[in-house]
Amino acid sequence: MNEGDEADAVFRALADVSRRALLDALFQRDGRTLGELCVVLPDMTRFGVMKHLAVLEAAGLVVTHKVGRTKLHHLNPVPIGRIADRWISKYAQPFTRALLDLAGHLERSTA
Amino acid sequence: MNEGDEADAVFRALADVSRRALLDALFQRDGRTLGELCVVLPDMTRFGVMKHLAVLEAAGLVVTHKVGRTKLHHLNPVPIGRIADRWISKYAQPFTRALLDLAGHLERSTA
DNA sequence: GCAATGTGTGACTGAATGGTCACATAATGA
DNA sequence: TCATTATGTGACCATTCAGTCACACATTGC
Repeated sequence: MNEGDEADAVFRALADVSRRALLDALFQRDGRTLGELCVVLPDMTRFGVMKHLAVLEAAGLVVTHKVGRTKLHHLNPVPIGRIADRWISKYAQPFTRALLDLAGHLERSTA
Repeated sequence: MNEGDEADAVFRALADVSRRALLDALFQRDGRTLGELCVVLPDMTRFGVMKHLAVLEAAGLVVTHKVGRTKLHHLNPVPIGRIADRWISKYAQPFTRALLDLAGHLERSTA
């Protein structure tokens, strides 16, 4: 997956209120199972929740590992951080931009 | 449009490489006309570019005003800033925190 | 007026998406 | 073994989206 595709996947994954609700749930308490996450979206079938989680996992925002017959879902903030750096800060966050510049400047000055 | 709808619209608008290219073009030089923006996406018809601009305008990322028979498009960073505050910074916090730590560490090491 | 230019509208098609269901697989425990 | 629990798979349908086209409208300059 190249850079543009990752941005596509992450923005697409975030462009749904159900998926953002799942991320919020995982943000509050990480490492949940599918059944626990179904409680977050009571108006949806288990299969719908599975599909949304699959979208989040394809975007790299959620990582999973199986434990016995359960599958635990964990939040992964790295892609969203890359997106924030590449696209968000440019348009809206001069603070973060300045921070990145500062880090780069200091790294070079200490090298 | 309530808060969730705005987030949906903004993320959806950003979830396309053509639309991000249009935003980049407007970021480089603001106030372009439709014909000028068509040059940015040479592999697309004028109507396709119009639709993408309509999506960006519906999301509030682009504002327009007509001048004679031309229509000028301007970048509006306000919605993207709101989205960043509400959704991005929350998840990218470990990322930002790591940057802050790095900056602080390097600052101390150079002092 | 009239041609040229810049933009807008409605309809259309192919593809993707959201959500559901019947059914299947895998692991736990009595 | 056998029932229960947790998750997975493939197909299915309604809706939406991306992109294009024929056509229409509005403004400028001659």
